[in-house]
Amino acid sequence: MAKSNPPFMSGVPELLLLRLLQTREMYGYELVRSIREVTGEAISLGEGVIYPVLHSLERNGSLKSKRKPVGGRTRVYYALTRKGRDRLAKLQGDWHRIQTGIATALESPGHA
Amino acid sequence: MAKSNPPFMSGVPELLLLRLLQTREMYGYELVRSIREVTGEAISLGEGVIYPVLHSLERNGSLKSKRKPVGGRTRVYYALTRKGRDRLAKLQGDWHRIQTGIATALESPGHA
DNA sequence: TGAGGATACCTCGAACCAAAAGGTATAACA
DNA sequence: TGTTATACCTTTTGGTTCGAGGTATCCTCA
Repeated sequence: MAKSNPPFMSGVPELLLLRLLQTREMYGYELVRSIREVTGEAISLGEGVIYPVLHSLERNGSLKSKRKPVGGRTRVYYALTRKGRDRLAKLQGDWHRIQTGIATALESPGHA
Repeated sequence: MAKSNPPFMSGVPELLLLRLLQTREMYGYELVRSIREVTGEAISLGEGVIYPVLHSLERNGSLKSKRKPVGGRTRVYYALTRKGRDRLAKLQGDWHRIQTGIATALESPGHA
């Protein structure tokens, strides 16, 4: 029954979403393309990843959403809350830590 | 049935192991502590992660092992093969790509 | 001597996340 | 009218990592 910790490098999709929403409100479909773009095609997350993360972030209060009809379609725009900003700061710290750790490991001595 | 790709940032344990073994031969238990050390405590992988990865790397020819009795215990030392060096190069490239992608995303405009 | 901790190997089950594919519906374009 | 693009969503599958458990030897120290 022991609840295991999340895998040590998870939470990157969440991090990217929160970071993008820090700049401005965006909707799901837009975020999918945006992530591919801002990461220089290095990371491509499908809708099957984005939407569930968005929903869980909203459930836990990191995001708030509002629906906007545009043309005949409806867009759901997401914005950061206070809690979301805190969450973003935490994830950025986590990421920085492991990224630095890996860099250290890779650069260290002998490429003998 | 469609075979899904491995998660976009997996393979880091594998990368770290290969990198450490590039410098010198090491045995499993040693690698567990070494990873914690060289990453500045940022990453800590248990034996439940290390041993299976070691075994699968050996099966696919990236590592070769030899047993050495030391005191009354037996250590299994692992060394890189040619294929292991190629694999390491590939994983380093992959890692560099996504690491750069994320850095770009995080640094980009407005910390408004 | 015997209890406990460190060393050293290993495996199994559960948890968790992301991939892919599928499903609905409207708009635009050819 | 059919195909592509927009826009939302969920479910199934698959792979990786986590945690805990299991065996055995050695060393320390009461």
